[in-house]
Amino acid sequence: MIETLLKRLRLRETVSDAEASVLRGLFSEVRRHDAGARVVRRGQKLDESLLLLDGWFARARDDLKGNRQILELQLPGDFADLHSFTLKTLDHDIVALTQIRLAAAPHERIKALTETHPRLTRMLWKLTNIDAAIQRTWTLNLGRRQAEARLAHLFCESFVRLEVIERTQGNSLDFPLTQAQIGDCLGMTAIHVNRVLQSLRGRGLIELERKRLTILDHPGLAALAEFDPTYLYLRKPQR
Amino acid sequence: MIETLLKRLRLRETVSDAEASVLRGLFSEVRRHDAGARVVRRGQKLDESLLLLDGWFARARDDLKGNRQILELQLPGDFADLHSFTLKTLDHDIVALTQIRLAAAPHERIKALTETHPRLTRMLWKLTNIDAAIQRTWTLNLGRRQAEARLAHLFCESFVRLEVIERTQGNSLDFPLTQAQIGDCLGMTAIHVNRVLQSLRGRGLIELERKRLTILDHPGLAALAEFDPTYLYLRKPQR
DNA sequence: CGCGGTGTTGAGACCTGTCAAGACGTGTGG
DNA sequence: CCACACGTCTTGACAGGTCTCAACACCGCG
Repeated sequence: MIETLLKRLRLRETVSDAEASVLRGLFSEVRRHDAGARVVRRGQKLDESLLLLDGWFARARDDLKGNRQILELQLPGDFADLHSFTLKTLDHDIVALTQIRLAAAPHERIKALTETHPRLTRMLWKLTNIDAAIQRTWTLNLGRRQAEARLAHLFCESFVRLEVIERTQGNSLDFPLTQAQIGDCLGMTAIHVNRVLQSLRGRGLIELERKRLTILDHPGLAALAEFDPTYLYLRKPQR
Repeated sequence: MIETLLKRLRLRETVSDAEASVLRGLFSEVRRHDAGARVVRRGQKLDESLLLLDGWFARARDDLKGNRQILELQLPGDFADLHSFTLKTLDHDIVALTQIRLAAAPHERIKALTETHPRLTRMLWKLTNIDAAIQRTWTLNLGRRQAEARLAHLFCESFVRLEVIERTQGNSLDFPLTQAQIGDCLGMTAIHVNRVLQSLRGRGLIELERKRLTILDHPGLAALAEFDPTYLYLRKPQR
């Protein structure tokens, strides 16, 4: 059940079988939600954290005019609101972009883990810090790149994050967002997303149809996006 | 020395004298840097984390054309790169925007703390999560607001964050950024910052001269920015 | 006193948003 | 099985926000 999480942790450091079973013991329950479900609401008091098993989550905030900004995407194996363990209340919503399956870890159990397993605690802490690194990169993306590069960057990031959990097939992947949702990620209108998509297609960089994304020219797309995956911290720290 | 950090922690939860002295024991050394110093370099291997005592830091990344994006500002009492404790290497630079004074906490000591003081560990973890919440808000700011609101939001955030550490004087505060640096924060050119500043001044919302910012109309500025400070987590979690 | 960084202003170009309309696809109900 | 409705994708024309380039004023500092 938590194999995807373990896969991600083991990219970076060893996790003994004993530790793995402690982690397994965190989770009480598996749930499903439909696409569009608002699984966590901004401001709601929380007593558990959610591990995404299948599907895509978005962290999102809506402004007063109803415009949505998607702050970060969560993919299978992501501990979607581990930060609620320390914060207890979130400043954003968590929304299911597709049908999803998740496992819930009561904060009580995470707290017990922090009392007895400092190494695992540091590993969980690190997960939230990597999350923040992704968030910083989104800030950079919105602040300094224009539409084509922003979109290219989103595609590069999605590919690499799915690749490490073995959810890519060759150069292609399931990319379930509508153009409107892509716009919500990148701070632009769906109409402009459409035009920029045409442009990336026209340059022969990607194909995207029926929610299936194929990256035709990886180096070209990465160059356009100035994509550098070190912020994903996918390698063991070198000594 | 770490009184500002304690002040911030004590907004949210109690810190016993014994715990305070454990925290004090984290720090080995106080250092100074001049404005403009790049204190931490992206990719550099780190074995200590820096607590900012006085002055302003920026987390920043430069793109290939040399444009800088400031990802987040760090103010006195901020543990500027506590996330390097788990990450060991950062994805961004840390730059001194003013003369600064900082205290360094060797990672060895933080690690020792995590082995023996789970409650303090959770408090430090929480600090990094609040940091991430600020980062999310910057992402929202860049993605969904236009120039006037972005700038107003930056001013509101700076005021509130300085207020809790008692570095505001009435409605005004020292705001040491140049217009170019403000632009680096907000993803816009210095020229446009200038024009938008004129506009905020013209509406009677703020004054800014000689690095001194005065907020003339708090509600007006907050309304323009759609500023909601809950993301700063400045209150004790209610039960 | 002169210099470099900072702030200010104007004109034109470019990127992106807005509004409007229509095409396509899929699921639902008759 | 078809008709329809709805969400999504696509395209065009125009407006608005922000950038670029250029020039100049101001200020603190050596």
